[in-house]
Amino acid sequence: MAKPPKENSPITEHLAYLLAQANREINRQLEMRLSKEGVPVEQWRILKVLSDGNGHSMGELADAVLLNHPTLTKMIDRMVSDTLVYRVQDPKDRRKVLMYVSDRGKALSRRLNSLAVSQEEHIVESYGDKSTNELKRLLESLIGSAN
Amino acid sequence: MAKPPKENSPITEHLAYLLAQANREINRQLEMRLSKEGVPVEQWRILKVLSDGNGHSMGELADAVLLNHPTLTKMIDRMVSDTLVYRVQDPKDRRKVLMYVSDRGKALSRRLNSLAVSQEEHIVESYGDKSTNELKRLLESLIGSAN
DNA sequence: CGCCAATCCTTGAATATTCAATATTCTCAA
DNA sequence: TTGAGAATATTGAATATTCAAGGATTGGCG
Repeated sequence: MAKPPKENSPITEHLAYLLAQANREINRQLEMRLSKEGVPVEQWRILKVLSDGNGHSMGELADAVLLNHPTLTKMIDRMVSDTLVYRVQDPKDRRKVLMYVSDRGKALSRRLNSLAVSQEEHIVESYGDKSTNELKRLLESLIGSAN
Repeated sequence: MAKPPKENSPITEHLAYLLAQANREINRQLEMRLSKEGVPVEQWRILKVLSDGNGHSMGELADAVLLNHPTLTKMIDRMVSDTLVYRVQDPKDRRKVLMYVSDRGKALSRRLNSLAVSQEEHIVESYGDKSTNELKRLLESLIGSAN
């Protein structure tokens, strides 16, 4: 039974460590799948978020895809070079830049998404449907309570 | 009820995303606490693992603290400069380098550990004892099934 | 024994991220 | 209306990480 860790308990009993370890492992697996398309996990996230077709500001997007602002700016620079996305200045508020996905980006997004879905199906197979759903529920709740 | 995500479901329903988000948030909180001592989370992990007093090879350590080998080597370089840890060539197998924690490192490790424990207590307070334990159990099991 | 592949760690170059500072635009109150 | 301060995004320098290659040692097989 897991208890709140004491000073001398092993690091593997810390929630922060378990989260890091699980994230690292699952992320590595996803990365392997996405490498078929030659893009990092973050670009999948970006394309997926933008695929609703609405313009998203850089700030919104940075929050949504879990990247710091300058990191996102530079990654978007690369994606613009690859003609996956494009910038439009927001006419309502010209401090903002709205990001949109191009047709090429949409097509890539579909392929990436199918790889990501297949990964999750693979996890569900070995880990179980019930556990997966329960874990997701708990993570959502943790995230909610952490803000 | 969480289902295996479909092609068009939002990214927030992907396990990989929820893990990344939760990890980012908890890690950020921990980082804030540890900043009192001016060390990154990874150094807490390193010191904690080494605090059993046994020598750990770089390979072992890299796995345990979730860092790639070259990254660990360079971080250990810094910690050696700070006289927190030291290297000893393994006499049984001279390809290996065994890492040990210094007295200064031990003292720092105790202070860091107390900060980390207090963070987890804080999480338990707002998130609940039951949820925390259940989440840990599920994460352990996910990690186990992912290997 | 002697050699060759495997293991272990480190290095240097290429790449990516972060921090602090900057430019632009907007908000709002005096 | 205008000017100070807040919000937004980007840039450049400093820092950190990663990738590919290398050096040292070991293990084991012919």
